[in-house]
Amino acid sequence: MLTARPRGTSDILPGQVEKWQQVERIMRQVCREYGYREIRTPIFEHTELFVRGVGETTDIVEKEMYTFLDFLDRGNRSLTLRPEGTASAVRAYLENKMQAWPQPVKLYYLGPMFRYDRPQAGRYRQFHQFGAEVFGSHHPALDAEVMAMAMDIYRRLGLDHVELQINSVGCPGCRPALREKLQEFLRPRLPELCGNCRDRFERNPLRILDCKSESCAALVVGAPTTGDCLCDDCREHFEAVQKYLQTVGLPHKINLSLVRGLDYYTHTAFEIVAPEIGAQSSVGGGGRYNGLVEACGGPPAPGIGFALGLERILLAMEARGVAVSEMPGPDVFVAVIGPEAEQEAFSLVAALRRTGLQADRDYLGRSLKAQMRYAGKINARYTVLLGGEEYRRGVAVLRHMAGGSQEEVPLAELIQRIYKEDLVQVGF
RNA sequence: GUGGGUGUAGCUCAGAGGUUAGAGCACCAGAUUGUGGCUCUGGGGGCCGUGGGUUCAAAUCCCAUCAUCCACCCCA
Repeated sequence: MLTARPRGTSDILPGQVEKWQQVERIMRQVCREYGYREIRTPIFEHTELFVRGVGETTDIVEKEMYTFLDFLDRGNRSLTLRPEGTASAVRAYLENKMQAWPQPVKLYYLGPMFRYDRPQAGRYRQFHQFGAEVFGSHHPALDAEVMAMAMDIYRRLGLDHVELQINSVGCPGCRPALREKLQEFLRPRLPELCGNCRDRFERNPLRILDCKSESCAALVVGAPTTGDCLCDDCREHFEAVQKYLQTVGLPHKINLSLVRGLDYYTHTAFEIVAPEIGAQSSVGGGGRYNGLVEACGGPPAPGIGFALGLERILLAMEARGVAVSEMPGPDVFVAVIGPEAEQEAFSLVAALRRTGLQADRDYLGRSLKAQMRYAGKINARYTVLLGGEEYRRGVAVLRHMAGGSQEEVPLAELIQRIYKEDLVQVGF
């Protein structure tokens, strides 16, 4: 118990964390270019927000939420660890009266989410999402911009192979019609469908369209799809979005069986897929949610957004062999020989750090040989050797580790010398 | 929630009913006393996931449990 982390969580260790930092840096950079600003919301919210915002009948709300029996505030209101970021963004938009800000409001967030799922490749109970949300515009160009931004992030991360799939899931005006038509088509075939699909028939018939079972796939041929039932507005919007995507040269595949599992999506839905990372191959997804702000008790306001899974992105980068720059070793390691120079070595390390160099020394009382071995292992660029004899003469030995050359340098000139050597090495 | 695979050293794994449980890598130390990487030598380290059972004898066979991985489901 004491030495085991909770199931489905992970420790991100030095060596790994640098990759996370690089991914996060690129995400923030792209956001800056597109004019999105960061928002940091609480990691837990009133349970009711997710029930209303994500949808009562979704799997997330029905069986995956971290809502603990005694996780109540003092007014006995139930609290839940956030399973996704959009609901919080909507809540913050309303609570902070962002309708009064210049529209549209473009926000992004980055942080841990929690879902009580069975862990597997690319699926964890605590996982991390980057997400972006835009409030206040219906414009189809915005749909395209949002997708372009997501794809820009993948491209900058070395994942230019990922596939963008898009669809329109319709609006409250036309979606029920599709549902009915589909059920009508499938009803006579119901006994032949797989068990999963028989369950889906009432709950989410659209999902039957992309069942992996071969028999279902055969039965579904000729079924009505989202494309057949869109109202004029939805169709127009969808076509406009595609035109903008072509304008920015963004390849995309129309996937008429693409359905999103969260209730709030309307019109545009999209997903980004990296097939090499296993069964959980969706590295990002999102869409429009024009009814969500109102459903959360606000004035009617359109919105669109997406979320990317950090763990899955890292998996894809790993699978694709994307090189990530490693953390370099310290600039200088100070090896102390004997007790005489001990104080001087300590102040030398401090002085090196004050000039902005990364410096370290031995803290285990090791032999010179062991100190050298350690300096080599941590990949130090220089080692300074300081013994009693050098100390008395006011000098130290400066050793360049990669080249193996070394020379005696007066202590007073040591720092200057290290900076000068740097310039020589980069070719000045 | 359902199904399958796997739990032995810090890591990757061998050991398939019979002495003090092994290898490679990693870690530590040494190879003439103040110099890393290569090589060689030595060393530390294991409740064999946990609990029960079968047996003269269990890392090994059986049951349970937990963890982990993979898949279904669902999603990022």
